[in-house]
Amino acid sequence: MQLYNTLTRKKEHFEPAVPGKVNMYVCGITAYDLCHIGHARSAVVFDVLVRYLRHTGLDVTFARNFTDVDDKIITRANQEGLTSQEVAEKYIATFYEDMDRLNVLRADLEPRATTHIEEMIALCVRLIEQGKAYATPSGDVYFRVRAFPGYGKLSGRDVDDLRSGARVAPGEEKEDPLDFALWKAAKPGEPFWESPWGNGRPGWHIECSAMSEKHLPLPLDIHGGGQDLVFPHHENEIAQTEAALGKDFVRYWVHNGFVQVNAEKMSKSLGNFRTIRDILENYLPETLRYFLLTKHYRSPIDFTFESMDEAEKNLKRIYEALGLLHAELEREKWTSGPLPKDVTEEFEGLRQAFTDAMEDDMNTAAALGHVFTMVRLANRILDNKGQRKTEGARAFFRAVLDEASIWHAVLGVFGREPAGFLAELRACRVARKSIDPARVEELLQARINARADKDFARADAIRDEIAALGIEVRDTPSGAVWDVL
RNA sequence: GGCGGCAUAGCCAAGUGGUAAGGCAGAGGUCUGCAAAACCUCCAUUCUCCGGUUCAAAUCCGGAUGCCGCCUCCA
Repeated sequence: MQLYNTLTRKKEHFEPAVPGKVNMYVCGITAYDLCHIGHARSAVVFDVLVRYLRHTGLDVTFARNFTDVDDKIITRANQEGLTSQEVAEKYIATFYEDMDRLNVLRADLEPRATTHIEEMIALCVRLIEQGKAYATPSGDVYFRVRAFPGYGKLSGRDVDDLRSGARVAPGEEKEDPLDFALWKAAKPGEPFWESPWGNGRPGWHIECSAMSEKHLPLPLDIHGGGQDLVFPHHENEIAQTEAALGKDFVRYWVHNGFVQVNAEKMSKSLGNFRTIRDILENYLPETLRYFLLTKHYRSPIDFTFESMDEAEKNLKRIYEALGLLHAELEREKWTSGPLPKDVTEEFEGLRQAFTDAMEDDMNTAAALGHVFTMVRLANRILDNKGQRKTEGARAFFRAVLDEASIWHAVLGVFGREPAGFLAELRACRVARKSIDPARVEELLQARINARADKDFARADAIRDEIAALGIEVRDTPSGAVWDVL
């Protein structure tokens, strides 16, 4: 497949270093708060990448870390009267809950910073011995940016430009403003570990270097994360790792774009911060997951409730069609005869188009477009009284459902049992719009009675009454059904 | 100030040289007691603007305008 590599700034043909095997590391969360929809996007994007690579037959080893020691965690711990480890545990647990709901697979390896202190210290020692890092009298260890000639290659920055803007905070003992912390001396009340430089704790960037080196063969095939991690986090990871090991750290750098809210960056100061749980109060998890896949992973995506409503309608359309296909396949008698050749050819073309879209830098938006075209094709055959009962149609319906199982395997959506999903969706909308289902059922029964009496004027009046509640009624061969508009 | 990205129909959104996917909304039709769903048809001669390269550009180059991100913790 083609993958955009941040390092080279272009799409490249992705080929794992060892044929058939992929090792991949994605920066996970710092466990100090509930996950927001930006975390959801990153998780879903890389989940789809893992799923797709596996779908193509590759043996993927996927690592996603947890940062469980950090300034923000410590701050939070002090606020909540917990230890930093308790804070981390608490939010790692909420991360799992949210990700499970979003159908994000667990990583194969989920290393935590605090269980790799030794490895991080060893990496610092190695860098100091090589003259690439230095300890200060107060017990901090800094990476000597000037000692790494490639610094800035990932983010396209020039060290001299950076220098002009960098500042040394009061109290820091850096040789150079650009130098960054590998190890921080413990301040009173902070969690700490013993080290050659006294009690302290690791800097942020060092954990990813130490943990990926410990658990995966380097260079990594893929290292991913949000676009904001390009600088300084990933730039620093490259510097530490390549300076220490003298070999390339990562072959393909992959970064997902941001989630914006009303076309602005999501931030606590703007007050437009949305957690996954906030959204899932009102929408099904699959709606959020689907929404996140409607735009190419590298572009910013703008979160709005209008877009979520649209995503919900789209999802409903697909599941309605899948439900009809399942129902149709219950038919016992089929007539002989194939489907017209142009139908089978179009179907094959769409299957291929879906794959092509995924192959092209994981273009889920384009892939979903082909899903809709295929669903329309299936609905067309279902609507054709002459064709729907043929053996050709039967094979075609089965093939479409097989294809749907690929959508599920790769995209992680459209995999639910349709009737169950649609019932849940309706319940979700009923709750969101504060509708009283008993009242609807009552009116619906009255209308059924009126229709049985052929009193259509009364039936229509009742339907208007139901419509006033925001409910639409649908008369189907198997009876009247209702749904929230 | 430095680096980077984006501007496609009413809305969302694919499309990186060959003559504009898909969805929502809208119009007409089939079906229906009437509707709804589904299906069929229509809905951007045109891709922010101005130049240029080319037989050919939404796609490449230059410029302008607007928006966004990173440069500090951040997915």
